[in-house]
Amino acid sequence: MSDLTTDLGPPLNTGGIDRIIGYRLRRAQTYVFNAFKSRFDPLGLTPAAYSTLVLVGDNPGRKPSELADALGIQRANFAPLVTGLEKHEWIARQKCAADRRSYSLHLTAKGEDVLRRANVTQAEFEARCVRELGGELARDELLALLGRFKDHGAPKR
Amino acid sequence: MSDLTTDLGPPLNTGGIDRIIGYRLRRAQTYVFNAFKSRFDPLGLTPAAYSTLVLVGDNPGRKPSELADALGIQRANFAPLVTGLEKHEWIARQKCAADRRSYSLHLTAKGEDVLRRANVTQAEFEARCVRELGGELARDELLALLGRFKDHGAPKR
DNA sequence: TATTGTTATACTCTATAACTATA
DNA sequence: TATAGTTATAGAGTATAACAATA
Repeated sequence: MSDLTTDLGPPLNTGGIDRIIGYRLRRAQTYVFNAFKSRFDPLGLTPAAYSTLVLVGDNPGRKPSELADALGIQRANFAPLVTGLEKHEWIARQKCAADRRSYSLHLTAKGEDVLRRANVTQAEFEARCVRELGGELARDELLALLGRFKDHGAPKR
Repeated sequence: MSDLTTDLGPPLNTGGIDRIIGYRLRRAQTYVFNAFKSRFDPLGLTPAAYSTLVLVGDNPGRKPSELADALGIQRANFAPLVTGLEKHEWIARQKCAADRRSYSLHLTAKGEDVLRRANVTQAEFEARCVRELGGELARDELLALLGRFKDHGAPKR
């Protein structure tokens, strides 16, 4: 009608929703996740896959239930995630004698390699986020505030 | 084996993932949303439905495309949301002569009533979030920090 | 030809239940 | 009897493509 862009008329009053913490968290989380995904897509890593690799790298030899619990992911949904990482030969399931129902998880050499490259991408991305936030101090403040929500993890089952 | 609770062994090293802004945002957002949902479930309102009611209440007579854009929801996904609210007779579609492809959205009397009650629930819930965060000042800081992410909304289409 | 609202559809995430093998 | 891992499945939320009516 008037321009190249869509006519959206006068700006809306978003004062009501913009003061809702949950709404603002959702918008920020969606924004950051979408940016993350577009950067990690070439590596074949989703946010959940990357955080799993990091956690396994920092905690080699732990059980799936422990890792899933720490990530806030249910066991039932963690299983196919692990299977996917195993198919890429980034992590390996290893039987442990102590409890033959379970097993321990480790990074493979290939996994350590992918993680190294992913960590470079992550460092760049994190730097961009910190820049948007306004510096290291602002980042520390944000993480401290988010940490005050006492998240007891995903519902156990 | 040992206790009533699941044996998760020694605590994991979560230092690697806990410093990732996106990961921490996801955990906080999931936690707050789940708490929100359990409170709003009795009212028959999802987070998206509630935020839509608030926005329509603050901006009566606007077009779906404008509201969807402000909420970061795509038009295609906004349509069934509006249909649901209309079936509850909380909002009404009203033809406008200016552009007969479109229409304007308004709250009904029933909608204003539900919104009033929902706002009470929301105020209680928000107060709990503020309490967890450590006070009004902490809340303001959090919203200010989240606002620095320049979210340009959902991908247009 | 472009835009608005809509429908259909697919893909991801998450939640629940139930199975198996071990304990 | 309970637990660890798994499978199947259903429900949200969100993405794209395409259509009818209108501009």
